[in-house]
Amino acid sequence: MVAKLAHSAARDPCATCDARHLSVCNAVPDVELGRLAAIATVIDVPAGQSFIDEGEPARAFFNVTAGTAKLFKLLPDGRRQITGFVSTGHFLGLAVSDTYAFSAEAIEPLRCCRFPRARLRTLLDDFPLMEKRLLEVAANELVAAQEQMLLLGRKTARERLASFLLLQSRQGAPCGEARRRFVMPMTRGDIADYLGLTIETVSRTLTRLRSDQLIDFASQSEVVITSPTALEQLAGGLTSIA
Amino acid sequence: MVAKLAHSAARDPCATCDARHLSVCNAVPDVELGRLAAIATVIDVPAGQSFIDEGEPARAFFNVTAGTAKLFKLLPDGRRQITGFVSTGHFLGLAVSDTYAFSAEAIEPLRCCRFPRARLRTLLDDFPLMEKRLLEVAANELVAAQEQMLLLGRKTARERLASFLLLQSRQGAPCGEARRRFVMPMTRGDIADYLGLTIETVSRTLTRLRSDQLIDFASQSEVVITSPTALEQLAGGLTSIA
DNA sequence: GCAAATCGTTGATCTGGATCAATGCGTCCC
DNA sequence: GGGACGCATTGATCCAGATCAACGATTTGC
Repeated sequence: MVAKLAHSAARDPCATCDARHLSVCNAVPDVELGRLAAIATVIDVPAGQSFIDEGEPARAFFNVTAGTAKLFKLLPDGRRQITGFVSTGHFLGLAVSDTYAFSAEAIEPLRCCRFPRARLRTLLDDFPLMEKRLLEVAANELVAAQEQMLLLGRKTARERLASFLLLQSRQGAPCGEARRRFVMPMTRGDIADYLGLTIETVSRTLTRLRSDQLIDFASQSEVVITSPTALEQLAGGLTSIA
Repeated sequence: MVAKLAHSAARDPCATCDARHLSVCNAVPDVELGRLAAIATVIDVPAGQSFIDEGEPARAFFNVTAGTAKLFKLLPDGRRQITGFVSTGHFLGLAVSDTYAFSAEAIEPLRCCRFPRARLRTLLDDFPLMEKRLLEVAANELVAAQEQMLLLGRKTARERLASFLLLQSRQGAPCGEARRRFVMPMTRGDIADYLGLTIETVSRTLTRLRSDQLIDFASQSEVVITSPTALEQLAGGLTSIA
């Protein structure tokens, strides 16, 4: 179901990786990149296909090199909570337990590196700098998770959408610089499941934000922020730059 | 405001620490405990007093050795989201940013060790095992945070209380063993701010759980779980043992 | 070119939990 | 002993967002 590109096919994949400067892999010195490449398998996942299943044995870590995926948890009756969207440079599978704590599904064609758990652990022993980077990454995600708890527990629908739009406007821009115009690759349903709302409420709230002149749409998925300050005010002051 | 006990007062505080086996400090070998103790300051915080303020410069890490605290974030208008309760053995302040991402306030008399950020960093370089333990801790908290997002985004009030009661029943019991009877040190207001509900809803929902014979109260803060299986069912299947 | 999906918007109605309000119950302190 | 304060419970009412329902727009496949 998931296309595996033998890593022998590409020579020196890590050395030429576009995503390296964005990811934890930059903790591995150039001369050692071969060792990293030796345990990595490049995987392509088509849009709509899942590549991590909650509850399954966690055999591997992943590092996204292109595309976007959603991470989510399900309740027995099918209610879904998306816990995050991940794109280029994002490291996946930190959970120490022996089973995955969430599922992951590509929402755009996705390319990522797959590292068998045991082998990466061994590698980490040799590159303490990479372990340090992982701790940094985990700490940042923890901060973002707390911010999301505040959103889910205490913000109104309008405030949630404002927060989400601002987060998306920073997505991919490395230094936290906010773009005024950007494409959201996820559906309204995904946004709803991320914000703890329904599709209808997301749609209605976006419509109202537009009629209130805070945002505009270039297309269904391309947003223009027309009033960044008003949107930030709405989002609840300084949303953490996580 | 916060009582500081000079570490010179207690001799060999880390070697005799009750909380050591529960915390990341157990990654430091016995013979090196002196170095750990040298940078730690023991602090006592009375109930109701805060010792970390969101937005303030993050100068220190903390390790709880006794008592309980709540961690929370505020919106400008005062709405509060409690992101977690921490007790003996819990490590605080992982956020890499230079300011704290949350506030912390004791809900029971609290004792903890304070480590200046810079000095602990240096120490971590010498004890990679401790860094590994921190990564483990962070990964576990991330899993718990995702579980909480599912709760806040998608569970009903009744399901939230069921999940919370089960979590509390495991609190402090190291191997995830659930106690049938336990004391909850936090107020209804704290529970409400943790579950994204109001005080009234928490109170009503607990009353209903009792009249439905799922739980009982020995006192206002002491709970007895009379039907663990029904409660687990309600909570949404296997709540992660984080 | 035209079903058949899929996704998004909009309207009407309903409801779980919020809000507003009153009362009970310890416990602390004169 | 008795206010007074903080915490919890309970009742009455309200409303933001869910649910139910219809329809429009875009894409997919034949």
